[in-house]
Amino acid sequence: MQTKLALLDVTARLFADHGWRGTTTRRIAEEAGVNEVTLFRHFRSKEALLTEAIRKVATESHPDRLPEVPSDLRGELTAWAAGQHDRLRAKSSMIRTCLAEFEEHPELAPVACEGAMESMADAVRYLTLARERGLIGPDGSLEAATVMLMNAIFLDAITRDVVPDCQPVSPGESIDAFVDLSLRALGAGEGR
Amino acid sequence: MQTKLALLDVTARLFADHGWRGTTTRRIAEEAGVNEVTLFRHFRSKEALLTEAIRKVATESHPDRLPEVPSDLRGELTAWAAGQHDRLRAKSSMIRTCLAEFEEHPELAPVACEGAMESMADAVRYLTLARERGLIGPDGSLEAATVMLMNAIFLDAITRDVVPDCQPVSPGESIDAFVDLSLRALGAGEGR
DNA sequence: AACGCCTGCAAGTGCCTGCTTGCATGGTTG
DNA sequence: CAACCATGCAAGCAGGCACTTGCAGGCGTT
Repeated sequence: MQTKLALLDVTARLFADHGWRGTTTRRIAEEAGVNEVTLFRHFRSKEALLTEAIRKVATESHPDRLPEVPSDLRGELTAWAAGQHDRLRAKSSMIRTCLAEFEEHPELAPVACEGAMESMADAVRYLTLARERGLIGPDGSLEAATVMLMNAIFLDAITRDVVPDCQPVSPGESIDAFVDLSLRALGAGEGR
Repeated sequence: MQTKLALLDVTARLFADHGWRGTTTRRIAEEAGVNEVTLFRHFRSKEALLTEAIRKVATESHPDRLPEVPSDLRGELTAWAAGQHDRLRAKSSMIRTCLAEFEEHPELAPVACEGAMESMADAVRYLTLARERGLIGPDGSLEAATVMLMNAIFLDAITRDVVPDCQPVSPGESIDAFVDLSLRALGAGEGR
């Protein structure tokens, strides 16, 4: 069992760094410290191993949820956004690789964006409640605001390691700024 | 000369779709309709050919600029954003692949994000003028707003083809919504 | 006619790829 | 002790990879 887990682990790491074609069965076996033959005894093919390894990474960690009931809008949203950013950044290499490999292996796409959909729905729920309670103004699309905020955070997280000179400010600052702009756009802090 | 151009062209297309390792010299030659040997007579190696092809695509098209002087803020920003979105989406496959390949070929990164930096500076210039003229309010960071808007547009453009079910609305609608939220965040339309 | 240049073709180099086979070995369980 | 199971090792397969060599033909210029 632990051989299998080691193989899945190494495979995910190599795939994130070198893509599908760059992840060879020889190298997986070598880095996992097992014989290449053992790899084929556990998984019937390279394809089976890779899809299982990717699926595992995609499903193992669940995103933070926003509070059931909004109270400190800015604080809660900032904490949530920071959590999302951290989680995405920890997987940024895998995400970038997947985005490129979806073209040749489209079967992976649905699994990968499952988490994003969940977080999206959660944020919309939270903001809807906030609007009902008068914490934000009546105008502006909550769905659009959520998509925009998540897009901004997502892109920041996956490009930060790889094109650092493009991002003018530190992660913390940019997240605060994105949340601030989102709240302004939705008219928070006026009617309150 | 036209042999060389054909090779560069085919190489860029294949690289966008199949990545560095997936773009083989055999396949390039075949799709360009030339002998594989001819390829090596024009470029001293696969690496030289690929980097030249990518560099060419990255530098050949320049992004639209915003007007020198802002007047119709919403209209001008929306047109600009739509132009950015179209341009990015046309190259989305290449961009996704590059983001993944930067890890193994970091020398490509500076070239690739040059255009983004230009557009970024242009938008900040435009918004600064708009603020001076009182078209938008005095609060909120213009740099942050620009980064957020561009991030949102960029991510929308490069994921739309590949994870279509994740994007809830049509391109036109999402761009309008992003621009609308940015203007709200910067307090446009109030003091006007 | 002679030259230089671009190109195609056939063949081959050494290396890497995913994957298979046969056999030996060690540990765990009955 | 015997049966089983996971694993290692050595070897090999057919195919693909980047890249090279040698030779021949077609083209335009002089």
